[in-house]
Amino acid sequence: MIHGEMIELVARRFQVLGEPCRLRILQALQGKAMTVNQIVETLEGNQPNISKHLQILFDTGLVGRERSGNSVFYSIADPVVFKLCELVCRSTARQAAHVQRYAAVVSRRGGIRTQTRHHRSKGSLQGAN
Amino acid sequence: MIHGEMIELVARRFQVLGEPCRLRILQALQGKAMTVNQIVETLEGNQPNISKHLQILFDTGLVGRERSGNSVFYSIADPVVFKLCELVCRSTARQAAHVQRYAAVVSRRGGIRTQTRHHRSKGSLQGAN
DNA sequence: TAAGTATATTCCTGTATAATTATATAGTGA
DNA sequence: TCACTATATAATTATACAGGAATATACTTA
Repeated sequence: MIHGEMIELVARRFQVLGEPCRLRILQALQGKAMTVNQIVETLEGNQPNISKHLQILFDTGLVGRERSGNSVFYSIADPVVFKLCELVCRSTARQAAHVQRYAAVVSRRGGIRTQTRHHRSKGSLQGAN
Repeated sequence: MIHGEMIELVARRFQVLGEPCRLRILQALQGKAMTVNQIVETLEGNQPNISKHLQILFDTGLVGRERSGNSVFYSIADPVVFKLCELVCRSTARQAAHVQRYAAVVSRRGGIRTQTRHHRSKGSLQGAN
């Protein structure tokens, strides 16, 4: 499937998407370009921090930018991010539902118990299913 | 779109996917369950490290596990990861092509140049497009 | 040119985390 | 029980990186 250096690049992209602040920036940019200041105000962040995240997003090719006079407009460069977020979102919600069901079962029976052949297990594989 | 705590969860998932080693593990598990040892041998990693990554993948709900005698079989819990990888892969390849074309243009004309109204710009926004 | 605004960068600090080594735990079979 | 295998969990170290404060750069207007 993926091989060699490609896997590093893909991992890097995921890593860049793995910051809440950056996800919020991308979300804010959905559908419209914004200046750094507008993003800062929208997210209530501080300017240097937002700028740094924007730089990272730019370097990864997730956003584009264009200077207009004194301001710089950032915009989504690759809408695939929204598809990615949607997929992860759905899958996360699905899993959250499972966890909730599981937690309900566990609490109903008063804790996690698993037996092994010899002794009562207290080990790490608890909750494996 | 996404809001509040959900964005943290989504970011966490991306972050977990943002490690080459973990991506390799997922890739190895594609289509078949494997024991820890099998994964260790396949990836030529060391066992504690692989185990830790597997634990993280498990906690995030990306893989499932089942003990069988002395061994523990891990398997893909949510095939969405492959769709995600494919999307990122395609988009990364697309971007790589762009960068390559861009680099060719730049080198052909002997460097990056952008003019502003007053002076020749030497600033950071070079290469914005 | 100088002053003002918008953005980027640098420096610092704290925290998260990946890799490694050593050790602990869980299970098997004798 | 003991010896053995498979896996998980410390404990350690090194590194990456997010956040914040201060500063630098780029641009505009006068």
